[in-house]
Amino acid sequence: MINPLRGMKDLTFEESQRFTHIIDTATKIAQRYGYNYIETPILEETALFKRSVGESSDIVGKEMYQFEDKGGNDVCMRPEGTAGVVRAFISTKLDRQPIKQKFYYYGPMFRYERPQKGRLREFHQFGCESFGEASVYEDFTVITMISQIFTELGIGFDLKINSLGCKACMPLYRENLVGFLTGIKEELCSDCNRRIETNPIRILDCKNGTCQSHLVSSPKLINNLCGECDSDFKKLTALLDNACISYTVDTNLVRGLDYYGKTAFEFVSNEIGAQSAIAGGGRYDRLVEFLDGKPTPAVGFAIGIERIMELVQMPEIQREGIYMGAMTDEAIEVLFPLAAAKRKETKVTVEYNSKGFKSHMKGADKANARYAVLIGEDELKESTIWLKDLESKEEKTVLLSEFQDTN
RNA sequence: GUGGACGUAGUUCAGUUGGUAGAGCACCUGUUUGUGGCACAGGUUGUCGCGGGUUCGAGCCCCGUCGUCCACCCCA
Repeated sequence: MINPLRGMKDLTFEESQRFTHIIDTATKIAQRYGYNYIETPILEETALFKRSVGESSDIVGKEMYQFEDKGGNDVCMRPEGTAGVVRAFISTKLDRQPIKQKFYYYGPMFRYERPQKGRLREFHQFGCESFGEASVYEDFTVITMISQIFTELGIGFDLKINSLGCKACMPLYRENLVGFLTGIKEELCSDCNRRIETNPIRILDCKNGTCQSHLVSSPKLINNLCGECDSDFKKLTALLDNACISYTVDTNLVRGLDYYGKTAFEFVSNEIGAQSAIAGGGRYDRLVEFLDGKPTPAVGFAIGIERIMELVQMPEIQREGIYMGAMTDEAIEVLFPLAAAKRKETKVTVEYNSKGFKSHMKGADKANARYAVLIGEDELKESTIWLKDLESKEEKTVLLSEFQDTN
């Protein structure tokens, strides 16, 4: 028996229904906000992710499905969605269009990690990217949209927000922080010591307890923002307050991908184990030009489908369609034209084995059918069918021809 | 990459100090030659993850291996 690879999952029945329900709901809402579907390749040049996600990130550093294809190209299975969408945005020259562009996408992402609860090697994201809108109003709108999606899916969440500053205030702060960190170097864990050089901002969300205790007095970016970033962040919090979307400002919230600036946010759930982030995103105003496009402000996010799978409250399943069965072998083939006619309108389950009445009724139940249609010896003789509404329990015998022609 | 737990029927799990494998659920049949969800009766189902070792004898003990889960790390 061949099983799926480590960290990869087959989805069937109940689970695949949850999956499609999530995608359908998110799609419906994203379209209301003006997003259009974009499909981009799963395989991309490795350089794309190195340049966008960032060489210092763990994703690029050690988690990529990277290999050389038969043409000798250095390629990667995408570890996240934004880079590919931005590349497509530039490749198709949409960055030269003077209008705003909004895209949603969903599909598999790949990261070579040790699997655990809420973490797979192949997982799925639903994401949105909004290009060309620099206003913080768009950040607010994106967050509103995510909370609407979660609310519609019946999922409770906590929202964490932060500002990562821009090219005016971030470098200054960074210098500041490195100075502070160098001072307490001896107290920090080895990882953090390494990160002082490579990615000092990441030290802020180090999970190490002793590190955190020394970081309480660290300079906070939130207190060192430039005028514009500061006023934008204040606007954002005010907008969220007015919209009654509750949030906490988490000054240690640092996104794992290098391209974020200004607004960063994360939706978390406390019901799903250690991997608690169910959606994450933020603004990335400089990524488009970084990937050789015309400078274009942008904001986006992604939802982790598998992470919210067990949180989703599914709509109650209704009895649906027709179950058809025969109680005598001669009647089986009589069912096919009936089934064909009814399948223009509804779901039809045909049992190919003739069997006893009771057995058919059980089958109809199992198929979760609304109606049972049975043909026995009597019905066959008289060209009728026996029909029962399994919900109202009404039953009747009707002419075969009549049944076939009516809905 | 590191640590811990665990691999027995389709599934959830039991299996004593080593003595030839069990239960619930599910499934099939019947009770009822035509009234479902319920009840009752009967029935089917296993390379005990794989490989080696110890032993008269291994599901159980030992070694290895593969896999799953949980956590670290990281993130959706």
